[in-house]
Amino acid sequence: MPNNQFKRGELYSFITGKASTALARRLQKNFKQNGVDITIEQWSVLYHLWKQDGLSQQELCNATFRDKPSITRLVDNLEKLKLVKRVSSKEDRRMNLIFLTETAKRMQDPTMDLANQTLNEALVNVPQADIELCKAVLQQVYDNLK
Amino acid sequence: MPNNQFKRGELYSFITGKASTALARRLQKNFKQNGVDITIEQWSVLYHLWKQDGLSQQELCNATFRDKPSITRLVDNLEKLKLVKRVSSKEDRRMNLIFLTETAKRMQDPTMDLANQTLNEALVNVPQADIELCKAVLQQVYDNLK
DNA sequence: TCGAATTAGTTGCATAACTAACAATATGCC
DNA sequence: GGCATATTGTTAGTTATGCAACTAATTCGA
Repeated sequence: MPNNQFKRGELYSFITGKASTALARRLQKNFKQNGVDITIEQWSVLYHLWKQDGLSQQELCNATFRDKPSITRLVDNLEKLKLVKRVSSKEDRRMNLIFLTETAKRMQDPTMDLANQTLNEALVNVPQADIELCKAVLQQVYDNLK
Repeated sequence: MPNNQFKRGELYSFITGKASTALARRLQKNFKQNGVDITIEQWSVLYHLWKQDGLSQQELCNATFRDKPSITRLVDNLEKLKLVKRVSSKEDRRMNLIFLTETAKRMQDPTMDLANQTLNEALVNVPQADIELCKAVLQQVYDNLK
């Protein structure tokens, strides 16, 4: 039985597994406890719209690393929650531009504060240099695969 | 507009986002192209059973960092595929012990080879020391949150 | 020893993911 | 202009996740 068959599998679970899941769940929990009633997936879309309003769905796909059907549904649900509105582009009528509602704009500061606080908890005892190296490794993994 | 509101958000997407998604998708694609008809989530369960057969569902929860309903359903689907069997434990009748079928045992070598090959692709140009540091960072993040 | 608390697993509900197939619009080449 | 091709977004079907509520079996303490 070749035991080294399993060596890299452990790494797989590190990259795809526990830290990201734990962070996502903690963020979700903190949102809920503070009356922010959105999912972290919805947050990740709002996040990019807070940086720049009026992105197209395709641009949201690129920004969030999701495919088109995923963004369609996330925007559907955000529209149901009255947090965004689809506006058909006048230059290219295939495109929907996604705009924040006033409600969603008012959520930015408290929600980003909560998110940053959660990240701070997550990164206790992690030196900044290590964070940077970790980012570089994950970026390299991404580049290797794309 | 406080732009540093977004500083840590970028890191969030690194930890939860693109590398892990890209790796999961590549692994799934490689499985499919080589006639391995299981999902990567199912693979992650088989992975631990290949290391040690006859784990309980709770042990699979701990090993894969999933909750109990997730494991219940993954085992349901693996049973439908005739890759595992639930056997009620004689010592503690609350427990199901999960055993691999012969079909699943025969899948181990080719499937682990494919997975390791994919991990090797993913880790091109990443020094071993950096991998270790990255693992340590993600472990610390996990410990900080659990 | 009996009843409360704990533990293992299941079920229901909502959200989200990927794949594949599709419609509508835009582009580009002849 | 007109048809092939590419791009943007939607729909359908399967799988997976999280949470909450639940059943059944076990353990522990008064």
